[in-house]
Amino acid sequence: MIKNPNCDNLICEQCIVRAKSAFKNLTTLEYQNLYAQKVCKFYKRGEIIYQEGHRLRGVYCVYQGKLKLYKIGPEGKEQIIRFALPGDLIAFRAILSQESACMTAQAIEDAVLCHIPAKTFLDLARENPNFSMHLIQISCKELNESNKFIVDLAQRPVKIRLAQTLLLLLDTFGVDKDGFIDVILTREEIASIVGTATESVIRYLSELKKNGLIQLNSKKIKILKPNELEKMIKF
Amino acid sequence: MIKNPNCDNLICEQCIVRAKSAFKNLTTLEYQNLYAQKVCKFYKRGEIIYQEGHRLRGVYCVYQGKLKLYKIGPEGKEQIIRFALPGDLIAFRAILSQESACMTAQAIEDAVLCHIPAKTFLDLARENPNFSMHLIQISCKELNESNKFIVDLAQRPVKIRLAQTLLLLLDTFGVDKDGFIDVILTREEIASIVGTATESVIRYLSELKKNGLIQLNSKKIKILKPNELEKMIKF
DNA sequence: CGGCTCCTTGATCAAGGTCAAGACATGTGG
DNA sequence: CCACATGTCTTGACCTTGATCAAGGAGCCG
Repeated sequence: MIKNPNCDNLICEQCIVRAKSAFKNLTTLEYQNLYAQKVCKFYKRGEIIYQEGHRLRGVYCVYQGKLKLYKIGPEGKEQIIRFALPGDLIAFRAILSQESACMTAQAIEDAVLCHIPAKTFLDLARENPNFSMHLIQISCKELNESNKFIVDLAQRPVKIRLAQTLLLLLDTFGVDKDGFIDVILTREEIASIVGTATESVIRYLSELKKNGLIQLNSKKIKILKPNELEKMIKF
Repeated sequence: MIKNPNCDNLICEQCIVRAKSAFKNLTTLEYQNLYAQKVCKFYKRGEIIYQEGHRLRGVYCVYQGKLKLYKIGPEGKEQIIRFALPGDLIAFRAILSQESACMTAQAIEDAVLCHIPAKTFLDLARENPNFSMHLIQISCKELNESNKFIVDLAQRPVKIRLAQTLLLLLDTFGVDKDGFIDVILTREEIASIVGTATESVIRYLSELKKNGLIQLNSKKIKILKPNELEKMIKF
């Protein structure tokens, strides 16, 4: 684990997360340009990368660590919309549509991010149609995810949405060596994904535990019967 | 009102909805190509243009009429995600990301749509960076709308969401000569925008009416005090 | 060790969903 | 043009879900 790397030595073309990123099929020249323009930075757990409403000067590529992306609701309550992992590009939509950030990005564990200036990124998007197509596709996929979640929020009860969220977390973060979902979230954070109260999350988690579908170890969650959870969410 | 126009005579470059559409800044050559490829069709109120999950062979440009775009929830209940009006392009995300339709499109009044084959559209998107940028921006805006609505669904009560929906409808459809919102929706359809039960919509509508904020005339709604509604949803 | 933060549980309560019944409106075919 | 059937609206009664409040316990860090 690199704790606070001398980031400027990271060569984009040889980056370990390149294959997972939107930058996977650039030309050597384009990589060199990225490398020349990017600035890498370390963020401590809990640190905020940028805030909803802020003007941004570029996009970020996650090199290491995990981020949560959330909006603040009318009563100041956070609503987690999605997560970002190594290889993910964040804030590019704000740059493309010249708007201010529509979410807050915060590190949920120590992270390293590369910042790419808006101009560099926009030039790339304009000149490489494969790249811009890829961006459109990411956006479309995300729009579809959001719309599906709207239906769930409007039509499914908390218990089901929690089951869905557990499977989503499993899918997003995978498992650690002991089989636990490889992320640490507070109950409150889980509640702010599901769209419910912290206490409801706790109650339904312990119900799932009682029924043997999951195992809990403080903040760590292991899914014992993914099929049973799948069955719950299929009606 | 053209009822069943001889659509093939509609010249894209001279189209009355051109200025409102994503096609507003094409070259004459590009317009000619569109005109050569497009096929125009009339849809009766209630008719379905395409269904969620279907493979599509092109995009549609709304020439006349109003559409609702919805997903079907787990219990078969419809959830209206958005509307489309003259000038709007629909289904283009499915075409761009080569997926099947993520929503059902249905005419809520008699409509005329132009169908543009996938290839024509994709070529245009690839060759005209301004056009593809515009598409990205539409998508980003919509994604942001959806994400905002997720927060509202998760954190705001039905009464407030109904007030928001009324203002949204006003903004989307404008008013007719008598000052009523220029669209006819059943209470059930309104409920499926708000994400609630039909009866709840009816109850809160009559409460708003009792308080003098709105006026009802069968399915038509007039907003008497937009400021009061704004006040409700603010803070 | 003391002060955090976070977790957990129980009790209570309100929002809003569901059910049922009747009124009203709309459209269709005879 | 009427009569019937169907769809939509409305209201009331009831009940469930899940939010809120309160209090105690566990774990963690300086």
